[in-house]
Amino acid sequence: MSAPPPAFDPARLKVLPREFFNRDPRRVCRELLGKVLVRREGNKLLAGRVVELEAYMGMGDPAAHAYVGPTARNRVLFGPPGHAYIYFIYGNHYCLNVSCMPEGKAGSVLFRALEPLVGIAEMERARGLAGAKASKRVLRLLTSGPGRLAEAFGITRPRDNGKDLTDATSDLFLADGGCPPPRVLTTVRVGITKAAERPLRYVIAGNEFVSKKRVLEPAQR
DNA sequence: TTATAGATTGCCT
DNA sequence: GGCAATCTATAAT
Repeated sequence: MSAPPPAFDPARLKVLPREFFNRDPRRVCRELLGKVLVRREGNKLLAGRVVELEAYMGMGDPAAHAYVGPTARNRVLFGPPGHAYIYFIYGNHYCLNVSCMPEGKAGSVLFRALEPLVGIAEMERARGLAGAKASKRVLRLLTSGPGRLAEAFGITRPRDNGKDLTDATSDLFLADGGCPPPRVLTTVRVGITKAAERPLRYVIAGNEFVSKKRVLEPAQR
């Protein structure tokens, strides 16, 4: 059984500094778990705790979009750290990454699942689930999966690609919500065919909102 | 210019 | 568990 979610107070959000992202994506993954993704438009607030991430290692990683070098599509990955890289996949879904490493290096982190904290009714509308009877199953349908969380937060490439996620005045940013450091497990990455064996998926141990049921291997370096 | 695979999801059997 | 949906980037012709 999992522990109850820690209390969450939007007034105490502290935006993460750019230096947080100016390092190896694997390190960013470990420390980003438990932090909060925030969408703020006027008085509307959406927030979700980060519970599942994957690291992409830039030009050295055959599974990474940056593997081919800088292009019009992936140029944000080669820019300064802490910015949103959003791509469209399978003709249906947007996926959110945050750029890591110094400008010129293209590591990144893919957001695979969030735990909804604030704005659940709005997320249900965005996901086409308005009016559904409240249940754990419906809650999981909101943000458990990279395409789902993007839709729940209204994240699209035209709207959000290139945004600075360390800017507290932005309508999309990443913050420390005061969650104590969670226990982290690693597994192989999901849904890729190239370099699929590397243990670069990071999840909060035991969290209900992780996107897939799958055997979790012990955390390793 | 045409073909194919893709960091996914949801519906169908 | 299988597979269609539906667009983009890239490879092949």
